[in-house]
Amino acid sequence: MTQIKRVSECPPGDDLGNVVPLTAHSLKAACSQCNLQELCLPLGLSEAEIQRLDSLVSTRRKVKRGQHLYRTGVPFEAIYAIKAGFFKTDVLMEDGRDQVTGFQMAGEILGMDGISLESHTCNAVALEDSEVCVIPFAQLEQLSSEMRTLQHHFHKVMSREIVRDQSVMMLLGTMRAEERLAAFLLNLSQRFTARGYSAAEFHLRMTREEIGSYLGLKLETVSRAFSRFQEEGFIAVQQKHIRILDLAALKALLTHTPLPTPHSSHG
Amino acid sequence: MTQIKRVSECPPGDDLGNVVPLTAHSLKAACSQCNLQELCLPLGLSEAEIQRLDSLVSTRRKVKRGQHLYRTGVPFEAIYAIKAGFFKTDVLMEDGRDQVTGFQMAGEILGMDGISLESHTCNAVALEDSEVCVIPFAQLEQLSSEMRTLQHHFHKVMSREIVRDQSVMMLLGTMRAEERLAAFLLNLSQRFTARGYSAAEFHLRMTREEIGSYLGLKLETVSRAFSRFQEEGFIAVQQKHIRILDLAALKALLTHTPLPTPHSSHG
DNA sequence: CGGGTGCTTGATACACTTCAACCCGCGTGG
DNA sequence: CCACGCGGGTTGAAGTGTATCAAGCACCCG
Repeated sequence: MTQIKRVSECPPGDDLGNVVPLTAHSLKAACSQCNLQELCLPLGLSEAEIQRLDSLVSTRRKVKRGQHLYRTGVPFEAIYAIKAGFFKTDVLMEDGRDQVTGFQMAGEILGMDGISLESHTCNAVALEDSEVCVIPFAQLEQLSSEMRTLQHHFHKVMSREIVRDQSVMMLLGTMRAEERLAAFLLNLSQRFTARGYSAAEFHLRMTREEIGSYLGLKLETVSRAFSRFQEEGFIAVQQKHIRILDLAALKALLTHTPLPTPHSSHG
Repeated sequence: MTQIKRVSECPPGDDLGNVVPLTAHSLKAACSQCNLQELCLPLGLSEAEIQRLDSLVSTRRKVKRGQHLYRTGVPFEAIYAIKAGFFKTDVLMEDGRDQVTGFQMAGEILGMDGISLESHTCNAVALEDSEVCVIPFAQLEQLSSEMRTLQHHFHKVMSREIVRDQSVMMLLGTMRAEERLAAFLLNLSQRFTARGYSAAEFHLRMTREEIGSYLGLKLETVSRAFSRFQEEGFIAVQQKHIRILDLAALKALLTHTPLPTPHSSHG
């Protein structure tokens, strides 16, 4: 009963994009014109190949903050490349517990969970007004079989997701609260950098509760860890605005096995 | 420094199968003759298609208990279908902490982590004498582009791995010790069933420490949870031999939110 | 300017870890 | 044949990190 407030604001059914009428929301996608190429599916493709992609990635879809891009159980038809915005994916257990399984930003691919069972196994929710390129999966496979580079790159994208999941498992399985948060911040920072944004200063799109859910912590613990980082001078926090002041210190938190002594923070 | 005793028995380099001479260890694979088809890559392919696979899956490789199938960092060249035996995959952090990221059994595919960076991101170790079918990846992609069913099935296999990882995250992020162990046992039971073995009685191939590592727990906690399950009459434990006596009780542990929530207003 | 959601902070509770002792089964070798 | 050692497992007692409960604050939005 704690989460999903923002989500349930909008009437259910209204946000299931599959039935959204194709008004202004649908735009021509055009990978060939997209400045996210180097982060997205077209990576490594030639000019000519990217132009063939244009025919495949035919529509864009806008998803407002709080709306679902897809929900658990809906038939799988397409994967989505994030054109702009920010998403989270989460999984809901029968008993009501849920967990955020990832945060996705521009240039990243959403929806590959749905391939195996032909229906989605998680929810994807926009954390800010966003826009995605719709990539019908059957057509992607068709084109893949004609374009080996595309096929290969798609395999890499899926594999990257598997590798990412491994490191989340590592995080959840072996790290303590502050290490988790440091890893989280460093990961965000690195991804923002790759998109040309500042590595040291950014805005969190998610709440403390969502961060906690992702990191396997309670929101209070996340908040305390933020406060502690600020006390130590590692970062400056103002609500959702983060400034990293001591990148090295955050990194040291991860590698330096901090177990032996309770707080021997001497260098 | 607690683990990997069994592994380090064998001199390093000696167990890197890529350089193992093709003696009796290499056998013709022949998917068409394999009784694991229905669990493995060929699933859903026609007779004729499976015969085309035979040309691709050309060799088998034996991996002795404790030996590595591959190690972190080695160049990625092939994925592996487990013909017989049992494996674990694990990831090692710089500071020495490690985590088991999965256990794999006959019919399952290993090595897809390597696609994205063209080198492996985890170790795969046999927990008993095992045998795998070597599937050279370049050839798999080649054949996939000619056989849409194979391509599609391979995508499903990769996606299934992503979905599996989601539920491990769920386990690590939201469950308490006994729930994790219950989930683990139920998962094993279900996979053994799918292979025609008893759902209720099986032999654990891994140590308590490896289970703990996978579940994000210490081996003592795993041991205590086993003991508790035995006291409660859910299972019978004799070392690594497990008999499930009350499947429903184990399942109830997972769905029944076990927190005695003092003030859960409704429900 | 009020109301509410999100965030912070403190006090207490508890689940799991840590440390330690001990046991068991098994292979080895005297 | 039994002593011995050893890895793997169990169990107990104490320690600690995070959750829980609770109160109050800060910002955003209407």
